[in-house]
Amino acid sequence: MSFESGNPQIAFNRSTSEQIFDYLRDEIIRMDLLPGEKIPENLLAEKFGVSRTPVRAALAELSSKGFVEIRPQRGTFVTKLSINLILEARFIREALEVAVVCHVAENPPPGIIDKCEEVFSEQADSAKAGDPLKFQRLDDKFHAVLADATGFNRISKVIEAEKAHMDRVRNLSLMEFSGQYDHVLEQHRVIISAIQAGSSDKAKVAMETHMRDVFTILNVAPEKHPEYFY
Amino acid sequence: MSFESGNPQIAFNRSTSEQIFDYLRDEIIRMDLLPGEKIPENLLAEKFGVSRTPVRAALAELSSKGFVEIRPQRGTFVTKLSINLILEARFIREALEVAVVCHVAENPPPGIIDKCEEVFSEQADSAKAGDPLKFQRLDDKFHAVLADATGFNRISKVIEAEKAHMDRVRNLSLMEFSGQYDHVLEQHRVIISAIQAGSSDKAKVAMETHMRDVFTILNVAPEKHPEYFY
DNA sequence: AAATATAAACTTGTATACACTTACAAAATC
DNA sequence: GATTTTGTAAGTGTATACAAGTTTATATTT
Repeated sequence: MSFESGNPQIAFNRSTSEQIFDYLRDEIIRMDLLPGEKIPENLLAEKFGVSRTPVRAALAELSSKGFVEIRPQRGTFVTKLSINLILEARFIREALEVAVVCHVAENPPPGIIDKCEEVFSEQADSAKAGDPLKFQRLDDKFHAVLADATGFNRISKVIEAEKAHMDRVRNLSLMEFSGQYDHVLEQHRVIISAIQAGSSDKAKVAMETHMRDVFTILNVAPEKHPEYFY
Repeated sequence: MSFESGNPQIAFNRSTSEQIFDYLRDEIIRMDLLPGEKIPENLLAEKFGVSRTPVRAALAELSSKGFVEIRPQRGTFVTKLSINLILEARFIREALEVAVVCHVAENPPPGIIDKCEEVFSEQADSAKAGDPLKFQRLDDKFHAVLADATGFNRISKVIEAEKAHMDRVRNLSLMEFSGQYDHVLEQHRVIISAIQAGSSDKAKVAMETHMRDVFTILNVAPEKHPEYFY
């Protein structure tokens, strides 16, 4: 653990364990908690000023989602990355995103183009401002807007869960990534056009292309940071 | 709750909470615990002869996977079904299963056909024996064999999680279903042939057809058992 | 000096007690 | 009679204490 001093400001409108879950998940994705790092329950409890009980609930949930590994009587650790894990996340995400975008292109709900354009321009602004975190949050939102356009509730969360694992690698080399703002925006533009044209074929190709860009990062990350990989 | 007397025989090779999770998940999928039913933590704890702590951990996990709904200070309930929920599970599952079967058809690992045939014949036996539960377990296995053939670890579990929600509806009318043994087997046969031929196109069509059969059940279940649906 | 036995610390798993919220019913008030 | 208030029970959220296993350091023996 390498926590700075100071309390992370937990508000109590939601349950304690949920807030701890969100906080830790965010720290893990942002690589603030590093792969392999040990995070004992009592340390976390002390840090948040609560008992071990809500911490345990949060950790159990994180474990279920693959962010930490709980080894009984041994310790709790941030999961290490692995090429296979990332490739699988990419595979699952591509399958879902392609299905989503095809479905939306064929059954577009009213106002979907406007919603996409709105997020798109916000994302373009954050690119100009050079704010990688905001850019990433808006990227999540763009894909969430598409997923929600199917009329289903859970699928956007399933996609985001897979995306989270890919983002961990991405955030390992945020510098290299920030040069790709325009690249991402251009691909989003093509996706919007395909939906507007009602062409599921074009949408499929555009999304597949978009999904495969993670390979660029995967080629350098493991050898640049071998200590974070299995 | 409508638990019969008698202890459900919990063995202690795995953690208590995991066993309780498995037990409850199975009961919910098998419709032994009915949608909307209230399942208080203290009752479950008493039933299993343990404290509330491991029961809570199990329920939290079940909640995360959509099997129960925890309403703070109110109670814990088995989630009701909804047409939209089932349609979404079907949508997600189809996207993943199609991606899997295409990938396997194009990159078949050695021995995959033999494994499929093995499960297939077992499943045919269970159909002849008229054992619907075994048939269903082997159906899970058939799809797990395909998913594992991609070389990825998690995807079979993601698929099974979605399938579980569909199975809840299926098990609502097991009688009607048992007439469809041959239908399912025939579709599995076509899928195997497509993989053997190395044709991802044929595999895709076969899997899509296979996935869409749940519609048959969805047309009758909600009006036959409205109390289990939102 | 190296290997082994022993003890202490560390960490998660479980049990129990209490706090807090909600629901419901009965009584009091208008 | 309708509405508000109040008291009780039901149920989940959290804190604390203890149990059991694992690791690490230390002492002991070879």
